[in-house]
This record gives sequence, structure tokens and C-alpha cells, in this order.
Amino acid sequence: MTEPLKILFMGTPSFGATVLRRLAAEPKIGLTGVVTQPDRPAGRKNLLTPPEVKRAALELNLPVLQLERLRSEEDQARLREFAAGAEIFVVAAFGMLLPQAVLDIPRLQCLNVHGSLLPAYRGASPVAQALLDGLAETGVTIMKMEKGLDTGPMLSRVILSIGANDTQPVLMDKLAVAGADLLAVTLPEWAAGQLEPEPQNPLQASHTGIIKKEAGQIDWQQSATQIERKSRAYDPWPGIFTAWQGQTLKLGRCAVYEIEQLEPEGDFPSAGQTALAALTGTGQEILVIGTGAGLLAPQELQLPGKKMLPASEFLRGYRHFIGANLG
RNA sequence: CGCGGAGUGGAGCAGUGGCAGCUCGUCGGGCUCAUAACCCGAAGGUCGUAGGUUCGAAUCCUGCCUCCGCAA
Repeated sequence: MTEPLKILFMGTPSFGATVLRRLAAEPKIGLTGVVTQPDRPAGRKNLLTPPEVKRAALELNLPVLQLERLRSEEDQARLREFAAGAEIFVVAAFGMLLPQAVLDIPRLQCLNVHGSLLPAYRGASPVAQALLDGLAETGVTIMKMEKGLDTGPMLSRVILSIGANDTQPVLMDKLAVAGADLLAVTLPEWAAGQLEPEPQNPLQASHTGIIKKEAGQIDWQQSATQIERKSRAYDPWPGIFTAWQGQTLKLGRCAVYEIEQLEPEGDFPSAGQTALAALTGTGQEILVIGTGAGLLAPQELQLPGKKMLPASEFLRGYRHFIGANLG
């Protein structure tokens, strides 16, 4: 058996941390160090919080280098020094574009693990977008990095099915695990020169951007199915929310019902209107909200300063919620 | 010192200086072919915590603990 591949890992949030932890357990792979972003103020007190990848690296007793940017000569020099001995850079959700000068550092190039089946869903939020679009399956692609954003030629990929109840963190984690396993296979083959990179077809490319807070605003004209997808794609941030009595009302997990499945008390609610309806057959009463198509049944609701509550408990405290118009 | 909200019987809420309440649940009884429905009744709270103001504090002031929204 040959020497383990010497790898420098670059990543920032939990996707990167999951990949890092699994790589660390791989005997054929030797991690020389971890590069991540600086600690940032986060949380309610704005406490300086280390990125998840840093926490994982410290647990694994790996040297850590935190860089704010990579464009200056000075930063690149520090990186070059830190990366001494590394043959490959492996990048997973790093959050920074690597300049050409950085891409040129390692002898065996830079490889990226991306949470989609490229060339579809390039960019910052491939997982959320796949959930929003209601895809049946997605996957992970390992590519050789180029200067562009997720444009490099592909080395390997694995396809995963998306569960009907998968939320963004759940799917993200599945992809990270699959991506790490794929790396464990791909890296040695790449190092041995056994892989021929396959260029991406730019005509099939699509882009995903950074998610903004406003994206979580519910449009009640959308179908219940679309809104429910949104609730899974935007979990845990920004979540999905609407307005009630001048306050932001967050919805947690949701279910979707067709009109035939329910017997309402009175008329079916219009878009954005709340109502109680009985499930046909069982007679069980549930909270539903009208939408552009179908009915949305939120399982959990939350008002500012309050806890997320199961719908039944929420209604005990706010009985006049029934019949309200949201949005 | 980033901004802000909230802690009240088992659960969720109301009560902003003067007897601690509502919905639900729980327990007992009744009604009913039957029920998650309905009727009658009961138990269950040192109002997060430590001080302070007051004749009197869940309520006003201060510290602390816990939970949460915004911002990042």
C-alpha cells in the first residue's frame, strides 16, 4: 500500500464538517490541515462563533488556518506555507471562490464536492433549490475546480433520491455523507491518473443564488404543494412565515390536503384564510389554510417571542385564529 | 455591552396596584346503542428566581436564570 494522499481540506459550515469528519476516518487519506473562514459574531448575543468545520478540525486535532479572503498576495503566501506538503486541496462548502493563483498551488489540483448533479444547480444553494423544485432525486458531484463558479469538469457523481419528508438539513447531511464516501473512492483514482474529467455541458447549466430572508415570505396564491416544499427547503432558515395581526407568524412542518380529503365547517377557506376542517372518514379536526391550489395544514406555528407550538396547542391560546386572513 | 419579546394550575393563553381567571386536559358522576360529542361536579398555582417600592405587587423598580423573535 502506498502512502496516504496528503490533503488540505477547505470548508466552512456543517456540510463541510460532515465531509471532513468522514475523510478523517479514511485510512488512504491523510489530512495535513484545514482552512476555513474566520470566527464570526452569531447568535442572540452576537458571540464570536467558530465555523462548524473549525470545530470538527479541532476535535480531530488538525491544524487550522482561518482566512478572511484569498485575493491578496499576503493571504496566498500564508496559505502556501500552511499547505506545504499537501498534494490536493479538497473544497466542500467553503464559501469563497479560489483565485487561479490558489488553484495552482497543489500538485494534483483542487477538487470540489458540490451538492447537486452538475451542471444543474450550480452555486450557493443547490440543496434548497432541489427541494423547492420538488425533484425526485439529486446527488453529489466531484469536480476539478476552475476559476468559474462550479464550472469545472466532473470526475464522479452519485445519485440520491429525495424523501418526501426531507428537510434541507436532512438532505444536506445525506449528500455530505454520500459526497465523503465518493471522495474516498475518487481521490485515490484521481491521484493515480485513472480518471478522465468530463466537461460540463454549459447549455444544461442552471444557477442557484444565496437565499435571502424575504424568500421565506409565504405567497398564499401559490399551491399548497409549493408552500410545503418551501417549508422543507427553507428549514431552518429563513423558515416560512406570514403576517397575522401585524405580527410575523412562522409555520413549521406542514401537510398538504386536497379538497376531496376534507369536510370544512362552512365554506372552504380562500387563499390565506384559516379554517377548521374534518378529515373525511376519521372525522379528526385539523387546522387548514387556503392556498392557490389545495389546502395547507400547518402542524406547528410560532409567534414572535413564543415557542413553536403544535397547531392544537396554538389554537387553545388563540381561538380567534380560526377564520383569520393571513398575509 | 447589537435590538426586542416572554416566563401565571399538567398544556396554551388572559389578567398592567386591590378576592388568580379562560380554553383544553386530568379525576368523579350523569346522559347516550355509542363517542374524541353533551350535562353536572372536583382536584390542581409559593404567578421563573432574589431583593426593593407600597397599607397592599402576577402587575411598578433592580439583579439573576431560562426560552424565543430580529439583526448578523
